[in-house]
Amino acid sequence: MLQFFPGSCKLGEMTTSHRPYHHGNLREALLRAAEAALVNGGVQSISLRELSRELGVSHTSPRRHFAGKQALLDALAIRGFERFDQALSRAAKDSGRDFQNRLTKLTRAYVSFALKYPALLGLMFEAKHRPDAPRELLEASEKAFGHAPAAFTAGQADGEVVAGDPGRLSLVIFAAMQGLIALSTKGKVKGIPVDTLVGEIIERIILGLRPRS
Amino acid sequence: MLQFFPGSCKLGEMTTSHRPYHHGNLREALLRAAEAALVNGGVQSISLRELSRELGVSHTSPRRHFAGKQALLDALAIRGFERFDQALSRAAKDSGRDFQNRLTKLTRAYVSFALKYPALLGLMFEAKHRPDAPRELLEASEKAFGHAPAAFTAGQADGEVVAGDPGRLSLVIFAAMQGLIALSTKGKVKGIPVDTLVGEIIERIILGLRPRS
DNA sequence: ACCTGAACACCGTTCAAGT
DNA sequence: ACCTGAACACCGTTCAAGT
Repeated sequence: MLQFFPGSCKLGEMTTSHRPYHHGNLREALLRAAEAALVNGGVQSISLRELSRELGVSHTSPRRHFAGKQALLDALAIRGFERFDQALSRAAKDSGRDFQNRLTKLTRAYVSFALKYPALLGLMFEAKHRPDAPRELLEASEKAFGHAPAAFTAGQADGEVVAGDPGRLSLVIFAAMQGLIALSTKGKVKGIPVDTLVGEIIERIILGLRPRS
Repeated sequence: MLQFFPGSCKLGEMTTSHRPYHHGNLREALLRAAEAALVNGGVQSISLRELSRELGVSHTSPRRHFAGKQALLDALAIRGFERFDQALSRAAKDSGRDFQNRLTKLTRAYVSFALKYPALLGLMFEAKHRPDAPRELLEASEKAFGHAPAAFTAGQADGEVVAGDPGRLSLVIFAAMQGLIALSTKGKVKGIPVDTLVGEIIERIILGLRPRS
C-alpha cells in the first residue's frame, strides 16, 4: 500500500532513476505505516522489518530516522497527543461558557477520540507511563490534558463549581471517562452505547461538583 | 530462580535421576515465572524460550501445558481475575451495611490491587478485550466485577442511592477508579497520593448519586 | 503422557561498506 | 547524508523422534 505525500519531494531533489535512491519522506511514511499496522493488529504487530518491506526500503533504513523501535513508538504517541489536543481545543472553542455544556463537549470529544483511535490511545498511555519517556512526549501529554482544568477554573468563576484545585477536581471527570473507555469494548458497555453513558455519568458527577446551596 | 512447589511431586512419581525427567508441576512453574517476568519487564519481556531456560526445561515443553504463548497469557489473566475477586470479596465482607463505607472499602480494594499488580491488571484488561477471549476469562472477569453492583442494590434498598440499574450506576464509580489508576503512575497523580484522591472522588460521586430530597 | 532437538520463518540491532 | 547487506542473538511454532 504505497502512498503519496504532498511536498515530500523537495525542489531539486527529484531523481531520474525508476526506483529512487531517496524515499523522499521515509520518516513520515514509517509513521503512517506504523499507525496502520497498529490499527490492524495492535502494537505487537508493528515490526520495523515489515514496515521497511512495505515501503520498499532496506530493513536498516528506519535507523536513520528513529533510534530504535521504541523511538518510533514514542513518535507515534507524540503525534497522538497532538491530534488529541487539537480535538479537545476544537471542542472547547465550539462550546459556550456554560459549565455543563462545555464539560459535556470536552468529554464527548475525549470519548470520541478514544473510540476512533483505541489502539493509539493505548499506545499513548503506555508511552507516557514508561519511566524513560522522552520530555517531548510528556509535554504533549500535559498540553492535551490541560483543557479540562481550564473549564473548571471558568466554572468556578461562574459559581457553578465548588472551590478547590481545578486540576484535582477535573481529575474526577477525566478519570471517569478514561475508565469508561477502558471498560468498554467497541463503543458499548453491557450493550449500552458509551455515548448514552457519558451523559449519565457527567450529570451524576456534575451534581456532586455543584456548590451546596 | 528455582522454587519448590508443595505437593508438586505426587506419590509414587519420584524419579531417581539427578535431573528428573518430569518437572513435577511445569504448568504452575511457568505461570509463576511468567508473572515474575511480567512484573520485572512488562508483557513484552515474557518469552516462552526464556521461561523454559529459567526452569531448566526444553523450549518446546510449554506446549504440553499451553496451546501457545497467548494461552499462557490468558491463563495468567484468569488467575489475576480470581485474585482480584478474592480481594473484593474480602472488602465487601469486612465492610458494614453503610453504603458509603462499603463503596469506599470496595474501591480501596480495587485501587490497592491495581497498585500492587499494575502490570497484571493491564494484562487482564488486554486479555478481556481481545475479540477471541476464552469463555473462562470472561466469566472470571464478570464475577469480579459483580461486587460493586451488589453494593448499589443494597444502597438502593436503604434509600441511599437513586433508582436505576445497579450495574449502570456502579459503572460511574468503577470507571472513575479504573481511570484514576490509568492516569496515575506509581500511586501518585501530580504528586498527590492516589489514596487521597480516592476519598475525594468517592465523596463527589456519592453526592451525585444521592436521591434529591 | 511427557519431553526433546532440529528446523523454519520470523524479529531488533549493529556494523562495515557503498553512493 | 542516506541507504545497503551480512551477521548476531534472539523469537514462536511445528514436527518427527525419544522414554
